[in-house]
Amino acid sequence: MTPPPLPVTLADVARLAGVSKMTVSNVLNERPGMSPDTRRRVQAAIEESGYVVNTAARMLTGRRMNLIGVIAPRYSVPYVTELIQGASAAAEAAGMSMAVFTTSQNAVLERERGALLRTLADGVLLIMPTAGSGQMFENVVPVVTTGAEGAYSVQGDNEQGGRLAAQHLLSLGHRRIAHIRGADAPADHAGEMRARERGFLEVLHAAGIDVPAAYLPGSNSQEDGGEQAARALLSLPEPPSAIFAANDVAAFGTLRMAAALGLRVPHDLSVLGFDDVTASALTTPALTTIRQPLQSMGAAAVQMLLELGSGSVPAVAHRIFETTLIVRQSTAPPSS
Amino acid sequence: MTPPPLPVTLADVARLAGVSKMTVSNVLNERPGMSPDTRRRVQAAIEESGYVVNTAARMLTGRRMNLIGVIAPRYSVPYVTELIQGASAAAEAAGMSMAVFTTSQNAVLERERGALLRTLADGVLLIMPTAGSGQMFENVVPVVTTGAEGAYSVQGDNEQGGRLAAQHLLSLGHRRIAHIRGADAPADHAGEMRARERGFLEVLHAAGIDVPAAYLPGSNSQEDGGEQAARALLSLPEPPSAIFAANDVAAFGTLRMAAALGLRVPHDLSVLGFDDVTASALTTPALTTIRQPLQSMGAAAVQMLLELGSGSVPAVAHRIFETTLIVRQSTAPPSS
DNA sequence: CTGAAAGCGCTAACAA
DNA sequence: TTGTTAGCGCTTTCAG
Repeated sequence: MTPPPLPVTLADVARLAGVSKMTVSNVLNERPGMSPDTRRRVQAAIEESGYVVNTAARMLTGRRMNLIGVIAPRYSVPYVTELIQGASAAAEAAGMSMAVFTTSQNAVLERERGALLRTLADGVLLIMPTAGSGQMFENVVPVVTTGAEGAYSVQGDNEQGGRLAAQHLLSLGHRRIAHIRGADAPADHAGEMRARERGFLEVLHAAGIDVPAAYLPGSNSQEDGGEQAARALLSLPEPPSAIFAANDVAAFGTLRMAAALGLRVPHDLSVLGFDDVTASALTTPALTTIRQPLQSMGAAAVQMLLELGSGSVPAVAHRIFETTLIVRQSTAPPSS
Repeated sequence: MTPPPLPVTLADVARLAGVSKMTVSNVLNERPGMSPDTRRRVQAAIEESGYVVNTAARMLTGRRMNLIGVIAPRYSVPYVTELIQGASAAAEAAGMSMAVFTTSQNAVLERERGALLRTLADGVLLIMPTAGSGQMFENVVPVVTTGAEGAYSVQGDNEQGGRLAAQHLLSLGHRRIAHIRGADAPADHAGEMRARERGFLEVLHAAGIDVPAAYLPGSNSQEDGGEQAARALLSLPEPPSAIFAANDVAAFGTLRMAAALGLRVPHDLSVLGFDDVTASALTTPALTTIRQPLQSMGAAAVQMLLELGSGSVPAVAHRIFETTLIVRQSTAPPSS
């Protein structure tokens, strides 16, 4: 009644079935060419003994585990969650498992985890990696990153997204337009933040709109960062009529602050985000935002890994994804 | 300049350092009693060769990987994300890595993944497991579940939470109170949903409040489920003045529907959620909700696993966590 | 303090 | 169609 207390090995099963270990192995691996009778007998012995393969032993012979390894900074960031979902779906569709690890501050853990994936995984996806973190996998297992780091990557077209944002606000008639900039820390993927800003300002400048420095506060990419930046903007002598936040989370903070100050969005203030994470559809008013196809990006990353794993070279090493404007309820023509 | 193309083994390092394999192994495992000189020499050889342990070989000797394995249904559910965050923090604090797998529909993948964790992990956390999914780990590696399944678990006190919900709405003066029930599918942890409902109705009945069947629509626990249930409720001849949703996601849907119908929350309608996921603080108005300490629950689960792993028996096999009322802006006394 | 031998459980390669 | 022989890379004895 109780499960076997001691590990059952392949040899045990072989003995039980009265065959050799190899025969059992062949059954386990569904190899062809074997009498149906033997197969049945072995299968019965497996059931009866409650045998489960020892993954370590199997790995030792060089096999990989049908596994995509993912290393991400933390789970709390919606951006990360969406990417992972897309990757997960693609892995599953390809018949592979996916294991997600979060970056730890502990160097020993980092190495252990890396050593594990190095031998275990068929491919490793690095989400928002810090420089050099893919090193230990090189030449051992394929690696794809998000953002600009590394030999193979998937990324959103941030500059184009910034342009879209500016165009949308301009077309609504806004002229006093502010931008809450993303944080400068590399861990907050500063490069992508700068690209968004670049595209945004480029279009505004081309339209002859001047953006004073006071209209470009920074945020730590957290909700409270967005709140504080919004507070600063909205207490200016001449506050903006529209705010483009560098990401949705900062936009959430902006919505909160606007409400706290008694401003009605979008009537008194337009708010525009970036990313289109799931929560963006939940806010009231629902957030107008520049969508990065995060799920598709995660899926594409996995597909690149599979390609690399099968020995072929992906057509493009860096896949850039177009962004699109998602109009919801947080933007409107200026009322004043 | 390029990393070693072929796997460097312990033997290679030993040769390079002019010592035996065992000596290298001792250095790697930081075992005491060894001349500092030898240690240094070995360490240099490790660096130089770019050696990384082969995890498979190490595992084969029976060692575990300082790893907590987590199996969860999908990443999209905020409830899951929060639990994972708490678990992750606790694992990290204990010097362990954490790997998260999502449940797949594919039986082969399931087994492979289970086989992996069986030999790899020092403990396995099952989030919202389906019956029997912990079976293959039994007697091999400790298992803790969320919800009622299994020998060891962490869970929120759902019934008490339901009572809190009722008490809050009653104390505000509501009498026409509806409840959007959680789905009946086991995968939606129906048991916990029923407990919430039970506690809720118990208090209302004790207060002499009758809840007509029309005030108890079901929802599929997704946002649109919440929307539809709310629409039904709000188009009743005598609509409720307050709605208690079985979880925050359904409450989000309710907020959306209320806005769509031109109702102002909380002035025209009070909305109360359950869980207190991160997004609940983001909605406008911010959601009043019954908080389950999901992060603490995740952390506690990991601590139980570590205890079980160290051979001791946890004082309580099933840890129940109190819920608390978090008052934000979506509830107020009825206006009519 | 360091080394040599044996074996963990499995599979690849070859025999029978 | 099935069995035999090696050996994957590491660690655990036990000697030196």
